[in-house]
Amino acid sequence: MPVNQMDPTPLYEQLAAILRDQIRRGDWSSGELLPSESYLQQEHGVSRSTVRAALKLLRDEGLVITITARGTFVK
Amino acid sequence: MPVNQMDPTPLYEQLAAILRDQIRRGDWSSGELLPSESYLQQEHGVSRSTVRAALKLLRDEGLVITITARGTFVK
DNA sequence: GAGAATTTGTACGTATGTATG
DNA sequence: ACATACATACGTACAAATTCT
Repeated sequence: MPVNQMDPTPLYEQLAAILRDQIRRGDWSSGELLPSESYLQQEHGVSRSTVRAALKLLRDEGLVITITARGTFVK
Repeated sequence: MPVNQMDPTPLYEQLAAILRDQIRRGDWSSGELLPSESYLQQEHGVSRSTVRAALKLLRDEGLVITITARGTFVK
């Protein structure tokens, strides 16, 4: 389910929901590295700012952790 | 022909008519970016709300499309 | 170790979207 | 219709840290 520009829900929230589902579904297991911001940006057709806002939500939920210049890992 | 406060026609309709003519006249070609709402606002001496209302009319006519954070483009 | 490439961090500037008075 | 404020989103540029060659 891609992000939907027509949906009034903010894009970063939509993207966070998508990634959250993929994580819970097990697309990436614990300790595994998520795709880079650059990749997610192209994959979902949004700006990097939006990707980062989405990842921040997941971080705040404690679902992932981000390490500078390394990437974002599943908790 | 600038918008006329004395004219009982709503300002946003007057502005829409002006922009419509400019588009049909070829001031901006297909795919081109229209001036920003901020620019149009100052250019025509109206509020941003009025500019947005005018652009909405043109969108509903299928004459232009607006992309968030990018601008309004001629169809 | 050196240098290039990759990835996240930060900072702007600009534009549209929404809400309020 | 207007003015204001803030949220959301895009794009760019550069810095900092890490990884790859």
